Amino acid sequence: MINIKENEKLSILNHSCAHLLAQAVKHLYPEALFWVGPVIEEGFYYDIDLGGITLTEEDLPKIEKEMKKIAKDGKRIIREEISKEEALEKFKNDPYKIDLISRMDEKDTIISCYTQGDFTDLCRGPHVETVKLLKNFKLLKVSGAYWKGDAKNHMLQRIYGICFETPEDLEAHLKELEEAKERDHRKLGKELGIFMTSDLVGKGMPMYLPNGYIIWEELENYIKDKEKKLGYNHVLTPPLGNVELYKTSGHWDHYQENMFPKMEVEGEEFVLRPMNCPHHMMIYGNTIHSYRDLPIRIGEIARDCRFEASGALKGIERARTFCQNDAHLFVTHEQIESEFKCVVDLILEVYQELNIKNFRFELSLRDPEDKVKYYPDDEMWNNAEDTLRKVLDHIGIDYVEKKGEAAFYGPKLDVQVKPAVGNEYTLSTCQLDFCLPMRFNLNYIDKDGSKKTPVVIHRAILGSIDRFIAYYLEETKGVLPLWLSPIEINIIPVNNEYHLEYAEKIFAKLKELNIRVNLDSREEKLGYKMRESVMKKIPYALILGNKETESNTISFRKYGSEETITMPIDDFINKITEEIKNKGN
RNA sequence: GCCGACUUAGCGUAAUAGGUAGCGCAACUGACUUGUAAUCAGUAGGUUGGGGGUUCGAUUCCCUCAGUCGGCACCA
Repeated sequence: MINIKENEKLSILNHSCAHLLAQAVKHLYPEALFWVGPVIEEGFYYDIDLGGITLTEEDLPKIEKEMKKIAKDGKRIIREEISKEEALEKFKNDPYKIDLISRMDEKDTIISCYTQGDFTDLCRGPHVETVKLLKNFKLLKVSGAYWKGDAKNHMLQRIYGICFETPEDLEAHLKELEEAKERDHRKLGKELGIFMTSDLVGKGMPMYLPNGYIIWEELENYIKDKEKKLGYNHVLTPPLGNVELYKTSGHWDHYQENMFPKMEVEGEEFVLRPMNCPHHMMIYGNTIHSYRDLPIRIGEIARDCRFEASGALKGIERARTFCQNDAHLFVTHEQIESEFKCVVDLILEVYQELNIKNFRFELSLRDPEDKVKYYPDDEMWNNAEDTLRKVLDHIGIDYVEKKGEAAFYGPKLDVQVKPAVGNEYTLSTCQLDFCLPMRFNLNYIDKDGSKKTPVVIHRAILGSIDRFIAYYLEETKGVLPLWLSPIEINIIPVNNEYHLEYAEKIFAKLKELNIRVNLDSREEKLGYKMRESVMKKIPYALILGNKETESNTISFRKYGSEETITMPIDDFINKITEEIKNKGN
């Protein structure tokens, strides 16, 4: 999908289109006041105050029509530079523009405005020369948006649109948007029987169906095997904890609004756990550790419950219950770099094996101004952040730094990916923490016999298993690699009367090897069964008829291929065993 | 949570300017005995998301609750 923001020409075109949108809205709603209209990856938007009027999608064609009319008139777009005083005078009746002007840097003595016909807007520019160039645009959606992005403020109305140089580009983009909807994990999840939800169970609480649980189990085993080889020890801890636990960790202060409300039992207060760090801290603290024991790596596929805002819920990508592929590494200061590197290496290894290519690293740092969210110890933070930078530069991966995105206890490296529909999110994470070990008074005995506080690395490779399944379904369009396919092989006898016996023999043989195999012995035509096999996206269809029965072979058709290949069953077993082992690579 | 839209059978959908709902797929029954994306015929399946109101009459209009979707905000 094209990124408008990264293309200078399209960027200017889209920003000019935002002005055109504003002009059209002003024509149709003379009371309209305008906030900002920036270019974004997917085009542009404009935030508008329409007083009491709220727009719906049905209003968009009307606005588009007005935009086309203005564009056809072909007015030139003229830049004008004025002083701050002049600007304040010019926009004196517009509180939004006054707000923008008065917040401008003192050094910004010159303020630019752009005028097209009867419409003038405050703007840095640049713009295209004439509105005539704005032909191939489409208004995409309308929604509410908080003024200045702050939920404490009132809401403005945001109209989204996108503009291209040619009608072909626009059409191609709209087609891409339609196709993206087809691979939305919520749609695929329903079609392929992966998960369901029920109003009676509760929103945001997905339930995995047999097909979904097969994927789940395979992923869980896959990552746990890797972790075991890297010296992780897996544990099992309860899905709830005493409120005191979270007061000790600091999570209670930061996140209690996003936890399920506490429940009181026999004078004790509990919450459903929103994360697993405190439990793992307690496990570490359960025994005395020598410096020789470190690093200690505690892993768990752990179920968490977070009271996510209802509007944030999205299939299994963001739910109120989910399972983390979590681990906490307790290390000495000297071990930070090698352990952190080991985690990043594991992430890269998994992504390569699973053929995940579209991701980027983000280094999430604290906002030094924010003394409320972040543990107030500048030396600790600087130390942690510098360490991470050093490790990342040493590993040599590209990343962008994000201020104010760190966890309250430490900076983190996040792996960001984009879903079929919606905003980018974090898949994997690796976090450095000097804070929780202190809060829990954790220690180890160092060489000199003194007690030292360990450092903790929090990390999740598959992130939440739920979210990972969502992501992987969308990446693969539901065509999962063999090892993750709920049904790996579908056996279709050509004629039950003559071929079922042979088919059952092959079925039993594959079953014996723990291959997920289905025998379609319904009294239906081959074409009918083949169609269903393809629609269920089953990787292999085995066709068994006279030819195969007589020569003691099998014929298969691989998903996505028109070709049918015949070979002895043992050769086929070798082939798919290899494919399963290689994760489809 | 906020702004807006939506909710019709297991799934996908049609319809009513207010007169109690059609279709396709799936399911079931029977016939067909099949070589690579749908064999034919028949049967059954709906308090039109829940509740309330207006009305002689509501699936349609109004209110309310729930859920879903598009954004915003949030995301340890």
